[in-house]
Amino acid sequence: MYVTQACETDTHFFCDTADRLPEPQVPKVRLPMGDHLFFEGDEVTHVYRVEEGVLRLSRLMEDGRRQVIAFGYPGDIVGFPAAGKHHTDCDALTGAKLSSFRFAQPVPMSVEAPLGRELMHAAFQEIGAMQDHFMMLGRKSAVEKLASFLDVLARRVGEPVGDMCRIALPMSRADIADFLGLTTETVSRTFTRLRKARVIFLEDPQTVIITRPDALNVMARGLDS
Amino acid sequence: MYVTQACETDTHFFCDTADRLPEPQVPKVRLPMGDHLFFEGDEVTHVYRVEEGVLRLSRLMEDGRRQVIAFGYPGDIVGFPAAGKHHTDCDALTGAKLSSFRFAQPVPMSVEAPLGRELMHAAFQEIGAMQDHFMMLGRKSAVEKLASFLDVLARRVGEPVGDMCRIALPMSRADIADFLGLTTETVSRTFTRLRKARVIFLEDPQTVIITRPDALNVMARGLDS
DNA sequence: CGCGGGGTTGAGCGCCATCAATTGGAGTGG
DNA sequence: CCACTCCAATTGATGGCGCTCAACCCCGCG
Repeated sequence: MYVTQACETDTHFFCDTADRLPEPQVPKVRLPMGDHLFFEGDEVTHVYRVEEGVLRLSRLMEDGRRQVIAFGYPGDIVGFPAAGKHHTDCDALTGAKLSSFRFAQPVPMSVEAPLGRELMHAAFQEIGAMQDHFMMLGRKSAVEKLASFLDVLARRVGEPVGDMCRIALPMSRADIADFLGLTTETVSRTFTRLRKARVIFLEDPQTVIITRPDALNVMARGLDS
Repeated sequence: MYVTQACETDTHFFCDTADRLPEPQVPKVRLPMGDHLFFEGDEVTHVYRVEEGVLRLSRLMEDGRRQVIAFGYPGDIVGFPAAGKHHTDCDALTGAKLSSFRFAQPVPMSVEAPLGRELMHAAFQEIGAMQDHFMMLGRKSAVEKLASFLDVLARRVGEPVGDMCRIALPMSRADIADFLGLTTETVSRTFTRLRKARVIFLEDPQTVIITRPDALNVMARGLDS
């Protein structure tokens, strides 16, 4: 097992949507930084909801090339099966706390409301998010990619500071590069370009202040130049 | 309405999986070549299963850049909602026949088995396929992209010819380019490269014979060179 | 202090985009 | 039957964005 420590804790629910699971007893899992939750090819026994921390979902090619599929933030559901198996690796960028939901095998799972409802809803959300990611990977320049990434992150987990916005980046430059289909060098150079364009400010390499959110959004959509 | 002609026809079911809908009456829709099934931003009222023909799902940027998200072949489910709306355009590359399933609004839909089961299963399949597509868009060269595309298509809809394989390409070079994140010129040049490497043979621009499927698969994974 | 790893910056190059010309087939009309 | 148009596909010439290889900085750590 890759989960080093699994413990029941006080149940704790998000209340920002109407479809949260009302179940009184949901097993919680603690996942230390760097540990794997599952690997590509593993049988799917559970799906997880991120409660705290950030996960990384990625795929590897035989020669080592990597693509980060998604970052799992609180509220995200991870571990959807395809043909009963996990299709990505998943590990923790920070210490994380997860709710785990047993998944009846073989696929398809027993679809009991409201678990089925939330799962399906989450799957649809995921598909929508991936469609945005496609446009980013296939059709955007390096600046547009990074601007899009920061724009999405700001809306999702940004901490407002006046009309600016602070974002913590728990992932490395290499992770961002593998998410955007770039190299670490290009990501770094592009951070510098955004900084010199006075759109962002780097408090430190892992903390970005978006000084001009509107300008960032314009760049993300390629409407500048 | 974009569906120019909707008619009830004899019900006709695929039987290749156990989870097909057993419903006796499923409305069928005919979609002539070139017609749109829905647009990005439309409210989702139905999801569709492709019975015959090929659909194109795509997204457009404000400046005209396009990303083809997927091609919908028989057996595929299209029209998953995100926040109640379609997140892609969908139109027909060939004349197509679809089964349509009413989708209760607002989201999340009522999840009645077995419609819920098939839908969720299809959504998971879709997520798995998109994860492959990510690797292709983000991390592969032009040759690897086109080889991957042809490899997947061959397994999915290829017609075996001895130990070779024939594929019909109902989509244009521009469609393939927008699917792979390339230009039409690069797609065309890459077809030529595969042809000169004696991995494929172009019967005509819309018909590919894969003369060495194993070699194509190796190229798709970047294990040549 | 030496070491290692992540981040940044620089120099040069290669793959693919861009712009442009040519080919070929389908459709149309003389 | 041929001339013409139109559009998709192909091929060629050139340039640029991002990759590669490398050096350097910074910081935490043994």
